[in-house]
Amino acid sequence: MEEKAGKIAELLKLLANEHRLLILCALGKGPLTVGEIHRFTPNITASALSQHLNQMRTAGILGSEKQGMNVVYRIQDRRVTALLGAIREYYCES
Amino acid sequence: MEEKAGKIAELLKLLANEHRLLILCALGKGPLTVGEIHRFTPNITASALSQHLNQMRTAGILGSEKQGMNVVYRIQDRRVTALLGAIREYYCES
DNA sequence: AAAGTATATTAGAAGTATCTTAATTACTTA
DNA sequence: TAAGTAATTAAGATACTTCTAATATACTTT
Repeated sequence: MEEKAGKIAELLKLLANEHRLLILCALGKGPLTVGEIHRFTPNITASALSQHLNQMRTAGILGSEKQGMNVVYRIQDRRVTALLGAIREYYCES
Repeated sequence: MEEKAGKIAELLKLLANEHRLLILCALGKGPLTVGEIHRFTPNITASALSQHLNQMRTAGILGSEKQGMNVVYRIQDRRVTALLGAIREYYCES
């Protein structure tokens, strides 16, 4: 872990935000359009949502694909899915 | 996860820092004095280290105990230990 | 008691994250 | 082609994080 601490911290920073966590949580069940994702994060504007999505896409943990008028996002990193699972397990069982 | 996203994000913020990750990693093997921890984070001053330790103690994931001239810190939250294990598993196996 | 070592505290500076607002692009439908 | 919907982009404001530097506290040894 020691040599990778910097890289891992960068990754964890992406997860360490309420809204991004909700986005990832929603995408954990399968790909969704931006509009659909927005229903899971009702407290931010479409602009803020877009910026969060872009941040995670740029970091490589999300992938996106245009489908007509919509853009579909999906998780593109198995380790993130696994980590979300661990978080759920340790913090959501009670 | 949805209802707890805010709380979980707060926790993840504590892990999402290179130096705090190194500290937790070191403490994962057992309690250590501040001076001993400092050997694992050679790129920050004693003051910065103290502030990181205080931050995690205040959040409840570390506990501390004075022993003579030294202060011994230890991880006080099993879930953090488990989460660190998961991170190691997914990001450090290669 | 004085000097030395370990740790903590504080204030402020510098860097980073997140949001808001407005404008823009791309696609669809009337 | 004009109007409508979906999503993005950009600039700037605000808030948060982290560090530095100076100072303080507590314990130990001489």
